[in-house]
Amino acid sequence: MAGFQSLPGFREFFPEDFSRRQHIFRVWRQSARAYGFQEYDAPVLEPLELYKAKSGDEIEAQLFSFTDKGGREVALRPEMTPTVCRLVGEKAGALKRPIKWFSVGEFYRYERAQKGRLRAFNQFNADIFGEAGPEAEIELIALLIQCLAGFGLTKDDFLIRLSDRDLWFFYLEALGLDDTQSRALLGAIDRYEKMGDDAFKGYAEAHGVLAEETKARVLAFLKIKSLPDLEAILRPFESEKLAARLADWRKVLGGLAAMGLQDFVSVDLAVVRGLAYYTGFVFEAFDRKGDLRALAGGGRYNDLIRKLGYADLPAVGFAIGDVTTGLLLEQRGLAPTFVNAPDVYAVIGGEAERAAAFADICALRAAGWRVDYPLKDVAFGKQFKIAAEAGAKLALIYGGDELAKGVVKIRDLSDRSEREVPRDQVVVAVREALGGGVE
RNA sequence: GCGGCCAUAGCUCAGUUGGUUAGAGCACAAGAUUGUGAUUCUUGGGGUCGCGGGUUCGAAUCCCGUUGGCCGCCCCA
Repeated sequence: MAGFQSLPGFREFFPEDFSRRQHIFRVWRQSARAYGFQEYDAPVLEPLELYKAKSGDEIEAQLFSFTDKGGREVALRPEMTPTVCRLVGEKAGALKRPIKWFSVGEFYRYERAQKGRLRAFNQFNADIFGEAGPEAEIELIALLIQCLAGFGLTKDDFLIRLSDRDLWFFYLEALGLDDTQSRALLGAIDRYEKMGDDAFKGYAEAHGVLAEETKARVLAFLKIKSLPDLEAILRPFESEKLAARLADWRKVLGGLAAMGLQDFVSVDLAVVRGLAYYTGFVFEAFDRKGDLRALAGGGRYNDLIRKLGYADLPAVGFAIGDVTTGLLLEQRGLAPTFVNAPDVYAVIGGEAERAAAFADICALRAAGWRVDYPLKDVAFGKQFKIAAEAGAKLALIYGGDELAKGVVKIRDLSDRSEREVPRDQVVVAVREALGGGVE
């Protein structure tokens, strides 16, 4: 063994792993295109300042950052949001609205690897810019659902938990807390699910013990699981802000219900999301059965583009990671087995038949089919075994008997049926047998 | 950054109180098998036991260090 190891938290993708990853990327891309999103990409290496500007100096500890040979402070991208904000910001005036963009790329974080968390990972990012209303949330959450349902996952497998940072701030304000207190309390609320009552200790040390009645109201808010419950709890407050948020909630949940997606989404105000730049709705996708990390997360960040020095442009976005998604698909038996299976495997009798087979193999490949054959003479029986193990759909049989008759035998490897076709109709016959065009 | 557990073939593992040349199953390759796929049999390749040091006549085995993995904490954009 010995030699070299890959760096901690970095993965190597042998063909089997690569095909699983490609399957994930393919579902994401198909989903995004179906929803009318356009794909973009951007540099993997960025100025360190781009991330400090968004998240503060302490972020540097979790970045792959260094000084390049030109003395520039740089970092491998830990996320897409600042980059895509820059891209959109640069051309904000020239882009048709709404701007619906997505990307698939690799990201890097200098953290200790854990289950579902590595130092290099892939993310699908989707964002809508230029739409301030909750219509953007409907579109994005629907896309997120499709990005998971596209693998064959159902409402029994995952759940989108929808929350709202603005609603929390307005609610806490109505309870009499100021902005600093509210921010501190949201930190406690974020930890409440995991730590229970201890989560409030930090808040008590900084801002004094929370009044029992306030705490009870906060905990009641956390328990809300439906829109009627939310409406009921907010009814006593005469707040225009709260009423406006509630109207947005009705729109988002109503829109998703109209799409038939209501079973995928739950009101859950326990989701706060650590990052302070979220300004409204926030949401996360979770595995319903297991104890995996979040599958996806996102929300509205209306101020970020302006804070980075560009136009004032509202934005909503989310990201899905490939690591947790891969684990979930594995657990559910939804990881594909034969992503790179050939369409056709040519079974070749011997050297004499090889030339005839080559002509057809080449023609089929030029037409776009995936075609494979044994490089050297192999026993007939073994060739069928190889074809079946590779996952080929059809075997084309080039034996002495067939060629003498001017035909090729086509064997359907799934039902073992066979038929003979004239040599000059092989491409047509393969197209018929495989049902239409090349992917 | 902190703590716990672990490291033997490509994979899953066995390896006795420290004792000759470190094993099995699976996988891979060749053959039995020159015309039809999940069987069977035979044979073969593949390991300086993660790496470095120490104790010992002798270390996969005991000790120390180190690297990596898993799990948890912090963090989670």
